[in-house]
Amino acid sequence: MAQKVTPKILAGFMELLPSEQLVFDEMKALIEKTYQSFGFVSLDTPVLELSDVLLAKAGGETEKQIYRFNKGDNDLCMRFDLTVPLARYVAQHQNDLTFPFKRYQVSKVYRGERPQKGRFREFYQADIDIIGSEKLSVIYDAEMPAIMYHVFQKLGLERFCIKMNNRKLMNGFYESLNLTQEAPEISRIIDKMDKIGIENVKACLKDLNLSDELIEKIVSFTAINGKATDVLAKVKTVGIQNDMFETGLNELEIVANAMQDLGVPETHFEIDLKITRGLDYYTGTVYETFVDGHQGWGSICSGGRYENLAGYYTDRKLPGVGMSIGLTRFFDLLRDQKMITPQKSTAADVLILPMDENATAYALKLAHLLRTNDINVQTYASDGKFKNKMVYANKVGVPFVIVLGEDEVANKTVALKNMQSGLQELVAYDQVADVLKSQLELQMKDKKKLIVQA
RNA sequence: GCGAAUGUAGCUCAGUUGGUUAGAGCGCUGGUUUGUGGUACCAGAUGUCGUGGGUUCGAGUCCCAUCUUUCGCCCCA
Repeated sequence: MAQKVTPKILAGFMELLPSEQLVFDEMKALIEKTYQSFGFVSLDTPVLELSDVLLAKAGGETEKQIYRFNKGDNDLCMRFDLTVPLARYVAQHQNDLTFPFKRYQVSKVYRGERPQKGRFREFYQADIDIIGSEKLSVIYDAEMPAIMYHVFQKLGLERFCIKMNNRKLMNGFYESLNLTQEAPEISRIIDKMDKIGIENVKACLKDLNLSDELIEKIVSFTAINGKATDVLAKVKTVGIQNDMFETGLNELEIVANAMQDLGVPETHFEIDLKITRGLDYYTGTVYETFVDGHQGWGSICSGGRYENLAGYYTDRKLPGVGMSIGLTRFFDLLRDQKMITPQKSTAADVLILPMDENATAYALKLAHLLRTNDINVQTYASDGKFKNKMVYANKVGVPFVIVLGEDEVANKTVALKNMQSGLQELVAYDQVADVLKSQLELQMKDKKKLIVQA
């Protein structure tokens, strides 16, 4: 016997079973639908880009993680995020696009890093961005988190919080302390507060040769967080005289107010002066989203405002604001916590079980009829004991089964069985579609949300 | 890139100080009489104990190497 090859996939790649895939697809569809409800259109850029293009700006950590290779004379890269391809796209097609340009993209990206829990080498990002020409209203900075709020609402996630901050505010703050140079390093340390604790943060700051007085100022200022109105009031009393600081503060206030107008309750967003985001291209508002009780997950949805998206490709100034859900990680964590429950492994609403060969033609015609009525139908074509067909129906979790035997064929009826209740009724052939539709609608009504949070 | 663990049936794991035919639960297959599943009962299949080498009369159990996967750090979704 020939040696068999072990069937397996690479580490850091996620592959789902049918029941899970159905949930994932539903989640993805719901996200896209919500994005569309704000007028965004989808974009589908290539997985591969020329290295020159993709790495125009790269450097540091990201570059190390990029899948890069040669094919013929081409030096190629697999995209590691969706923002750089967006920049390329907007720069390339700037004359054909209408600004503000609103696009979303739910696609896979690739990073060759060490796989760990929640860290994949291939994963979905669900990005949404608005790009303006020369200028872009700060109102859009409020629209972004509002969209995300509605996304999570629709998914059924109830307890979460979108935390935001403003880089201008922070840079202004550091500028007022004459710490412009050290600001990025300080931010990185402050960001670790929850993880390593206040004493370690102070120790790290001390290593930067900061005076105790400065450290105290920084730590107490960045400790400000909570309800937007409270934070804004507090920040105003700190009394910092700096133009950039004022601008940032003003932006934060506009965004916080607009978010409420957009239907985001104050319970679901906060201002947190510790948030800065690692990526250096953010220049204004920044966001991170946390699920209550699961801070360890990190941010499941982040983003921010960038003043110049495509500076490496064009002289035209293209400011934008965007957010992104790490869909693969989010899904993986939800599944891990049993916050999503795969139910069925078929897309069919109804499974038709012909008793024997004599019912096959009748079954196929019925299936066709139902499909023309927008019902997903599967017919079971194999022979075998009838019981096994029922077992199959049960395993795939199909909500309805239609049994077709000698009697049904003769009388032009069907036996329609609700698999959940176990009840079965005899329905005339002509009425099956209507009856089934109304029953499916009933089931839709008391369908639970995708995500159930304990 | 640095550090630490793991590896026994499809899955989750047990396997006593090395001792003969390697186990459990779940899952899977079949059955409990012929047009009805989910519960119950009965029966059954499945492993070169990650791979290679070594110690030993004898290794799933000890040693070495290697691969795999996982977990920290870094960075991030």
